[in-house]
Amino acid sequence: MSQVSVLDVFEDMPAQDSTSFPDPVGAEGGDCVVCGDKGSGFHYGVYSCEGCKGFFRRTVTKGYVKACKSGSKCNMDMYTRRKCPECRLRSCRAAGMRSDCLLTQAQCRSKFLYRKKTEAPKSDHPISSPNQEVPVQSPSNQSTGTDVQQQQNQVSNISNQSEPCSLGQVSVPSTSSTQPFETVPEPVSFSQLNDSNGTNLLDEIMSSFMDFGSENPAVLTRNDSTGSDDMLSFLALLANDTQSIDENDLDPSIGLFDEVPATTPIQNNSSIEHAENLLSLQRGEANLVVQANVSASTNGQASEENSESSTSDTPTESVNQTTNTQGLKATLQLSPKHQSIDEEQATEEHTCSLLFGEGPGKIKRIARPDAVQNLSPEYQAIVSEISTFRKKTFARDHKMMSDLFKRSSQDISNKERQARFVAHMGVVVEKMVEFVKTVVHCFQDLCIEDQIAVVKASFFDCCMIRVPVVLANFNNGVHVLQRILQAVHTEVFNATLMKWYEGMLDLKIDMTTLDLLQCVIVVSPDRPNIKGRDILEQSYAQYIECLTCLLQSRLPREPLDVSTPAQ
DNA sequence: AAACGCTCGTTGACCTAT
DNA sequence: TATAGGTCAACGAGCGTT
Repeated sequence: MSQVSVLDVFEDMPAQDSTSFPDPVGAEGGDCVVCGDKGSGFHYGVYSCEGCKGFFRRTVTKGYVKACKSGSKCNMDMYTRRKCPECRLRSCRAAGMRSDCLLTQAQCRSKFLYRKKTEAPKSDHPISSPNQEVPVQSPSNQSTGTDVQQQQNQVSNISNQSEPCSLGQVSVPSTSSTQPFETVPEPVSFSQLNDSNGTNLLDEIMSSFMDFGSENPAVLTRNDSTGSDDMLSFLALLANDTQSIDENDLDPSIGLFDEVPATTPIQNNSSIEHAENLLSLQRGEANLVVQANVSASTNGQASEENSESSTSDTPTESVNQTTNTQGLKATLQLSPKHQSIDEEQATEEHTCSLLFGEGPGKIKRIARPDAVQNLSPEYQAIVSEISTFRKKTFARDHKMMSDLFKRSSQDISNKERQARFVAHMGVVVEKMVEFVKTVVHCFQDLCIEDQIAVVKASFFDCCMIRVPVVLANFNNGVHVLQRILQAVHTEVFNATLMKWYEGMLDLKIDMTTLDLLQCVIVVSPDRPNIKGRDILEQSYAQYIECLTCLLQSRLPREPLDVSTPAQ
């Protein structure tokens, strides 16, 4: 049976303006504009019957239809509509039905999770134990969506695979000391990431990311189905799940919080060392990695911590750390009332000292030391690889950020500030390309068009989650960012953006979780015009599962899982 | 070749959720 | 209230058997 993909059908049809919602097509109370049957309302942008509504939803979700045998010119009415799915789809498209009105998998998933959470009140022990062997599956009596069910089954199947280094199509390097990113082939270079029509990737990304002089920031109003909205809804859900987490709720018997002075690159990197050490310990390596982290703490004490102290805090230290729970927002001086305009007019030297040495701010991150150990070997490998990559690039990235901050403190015009910001974002794009090439396993399996589409579509999302967390590593970082953004965005947009950043900071997300989340974003299969969707879906399920396991291990009492309690 | 039964995918009316 | 997605009985195509 020959089939034709939905994308092919849509490409043949007249292109629709994807940047704005046209007026709904058809007359309310009339007939279906697709087949003439009795309409039931506006569905996906046109007045249509239940049949065409359901057909369009199923077909777009499925991604293909039976090919027409009569030259794609079948007449379409309420009697012949069942005869030729391809022509029916073309009629739906011609009538103005919009595929971007369908909820994406991520949105469905968010909806499912929200429903599940509201229907099942939080129990005392929703998760029996942070064990990766707990199957991720939904009870049949709670399943409300076949897609989600299939997705979870897929996740479950992947998690049950026996081969530790083979996850479907995704190969996972071993946890040996070799640096996996050195052997990863280079599927696409930054210079290659241009459209065939000559559009520059950076220009395109920046045009959607920035709104120079625009009264209506494109970022906030865009509806081009790049997946950002989906990720925002997902993150909103994630934020909703974790916002009530109190650090004191966590088990104090274990070193719960990695109190990271936000002053030196080395100390900011300590959570990476945590993971490394934990993995070393898990492998039974006798030699503990000695962390010679030279502290430049506020009292001037130089501290040396070895892996033992970093992986198993003493009870006394834990108590001290858990009781010292100043709000992150206050620490970062998010509120302008804590930071006068005069204070920000610091000299370059003063800025540097704030960034690297004498700042009082300390960031508390959730970093449950046993979390990584509870992961399955393949997920440990993923975490290890991410950590290794970040460890390798940390110093360079930190210097890049600090250079940006230093320059932002200089007394320059807004135009110059804009130019510098654009230049900086160019580097950020390159950095992201390097990340996906090195860390995201399935990336090399995608065709060049898909690689480009994936990077383009996920760049904004990644920036949205990374910026606030990265800035949390810098004293006064949020405030410096405000100065930069004021030069490139409108006031309304910046207010919304800062509100989003504030919410992200409330998550107290650690770098490993952040990088895992970035992997999830990058491989999100909801991107438009992706040919290798299957590849992305497999990888997506894998990263989701890994992220879920990690969060379950770190926050075992919080119902942020997509699985059910152990039977 | 025709009739029959089985499986599985599709349809659409109706439902719930937001 | 409008419009998403979900559900499930009914339907029909395809296939093997008689």
